[in-house]
Amino acid sequence: MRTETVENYLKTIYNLSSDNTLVVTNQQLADKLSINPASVTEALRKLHELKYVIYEKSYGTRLTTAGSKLALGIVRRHRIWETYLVKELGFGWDEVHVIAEELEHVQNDKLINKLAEILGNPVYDPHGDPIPDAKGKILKSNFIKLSETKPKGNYKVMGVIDHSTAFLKYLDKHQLIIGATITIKTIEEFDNSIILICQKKDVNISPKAAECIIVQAL
Amino acid sequence: MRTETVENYLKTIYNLSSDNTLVVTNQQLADKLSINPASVTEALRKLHELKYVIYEKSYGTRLTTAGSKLALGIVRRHRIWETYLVKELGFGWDEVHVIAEELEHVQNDKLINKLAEILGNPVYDPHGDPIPDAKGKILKSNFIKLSETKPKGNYKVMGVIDHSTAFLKYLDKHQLIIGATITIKTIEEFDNSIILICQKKDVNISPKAAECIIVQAL
DNA sequence: TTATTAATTTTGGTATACCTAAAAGTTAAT
DNA sequence: ATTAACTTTTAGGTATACCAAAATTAATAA
Ligand SMILES: [Mn+2]
Ligand SMILES: [Mn+2]
Ligand SMILES: [Mn+2]
Ligand SMILES: [Mn+2]
Repeated sequence: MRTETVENYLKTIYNLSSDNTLVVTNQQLADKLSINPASVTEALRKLHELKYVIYEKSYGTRLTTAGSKLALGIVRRHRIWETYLVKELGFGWDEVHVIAEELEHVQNDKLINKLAEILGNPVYDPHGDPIPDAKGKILKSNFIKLSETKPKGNYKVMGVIDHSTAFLKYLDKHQLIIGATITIKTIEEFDNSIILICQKKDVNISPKAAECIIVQAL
Repeated sequence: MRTETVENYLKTIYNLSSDNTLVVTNQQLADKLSINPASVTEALRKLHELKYVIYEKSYGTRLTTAGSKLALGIVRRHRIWETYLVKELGFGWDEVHVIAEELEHVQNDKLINKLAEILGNPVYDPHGDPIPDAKGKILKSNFIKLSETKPKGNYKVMGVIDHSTAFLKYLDKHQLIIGATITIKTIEEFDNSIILICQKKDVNISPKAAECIIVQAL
């Protein structure tokens, strides 16, 4: 298997399994990778042979220790590059994900560690995701989704789940950026959209968007 | 064809054809790419169909205008990355080639132009090779190889042809770095090795190494 | 429980990018 | 002009990584 393919599978399994607590289904992988489910089955069989995953037929997949180690390396590279692009090269948080998708596959530990050092060994990337250290150690936070908040509560935006340009530009427009403080005003009965106050302005967030915003109670 | 494969062929054809004046043979490509000649034939047929090269059976290959444009882009990316790794990230000139082999395939003009801008739009890379500008324009120099020099002459080291770590470390050891001034003492009759003075010390250069060092007469 | 629906796997197939071995073509030497 | 040496191409084959369609298996609803 080509390393880039292996890496994309391992990273995606990692991202979908929430720190290896969940078993990942073929469907989820097919969706995330935009690949036919039949191809996912084949790939998982090979990854199982390579001992990067434990794939149980018709049930699901999870990473082995070896697979986890690799996945964390890829995630580290992705997030370090995103941070470097934003902090050192002046890119917007809405532009860096696609570039990091390519840069993450460049295999050179010295390079990544050098970038990390220049950045002061950051612990969070521009989207609020934790960056594993060189040994693969990663912080786990207990933040919640905006969709899980209650009216009248005050929260701080800690991160986003979706890294697409479209979504991040939409957040920029409403100043819903990392660190922003918000107050939940109401939740619409009709469609579950959330009305919150950010920078003294009312903002209406769709349920779909609320699933992609990570906050911390204040 | 996978873009990375196409890119590696185009770049290699470019590097072997000395600015499109020479026709490149299959053998040369097979050697440089460490690929079987039979595979080169197949690949060239496809590149011809894609109109990136003019491939004449049993004769040779040269780049089309479209192929040249692409090749210059890849060469630009390779050399900008090498320069960035040395100048901004503290790598040695002997370490950067392999990393740039990967980074050169990351497709993002804004990124490369940003790096170039930070570097002050450099015209030469750490090995003395000219860097094409964003439009593909490239300086052509009329420097000569060390193997073409005459005894008693004074020269300045302008570049190297081989980018391998082994070769560059060997040059470092003798202080034969870019910008160094040298005087040719003699050329051994026996094996054509060159004895020159660099930093007041005698250095003996094999004919093979002399083919890989670019100098300018002073 | 039995349909119905949905997810997964199998089957058969494509395109890419390599390979080895053999055949054909080219170049150079006698 | 032949032979010999080398280069290139053809023929046949492998592994990867995908696909669509059909068959199977699992989950859900009636
Ligand atoms: Mn990302
Ligand atoms: Mn990727
Ligand atoms: Mn190089
Ligand atoms: Mn390359």
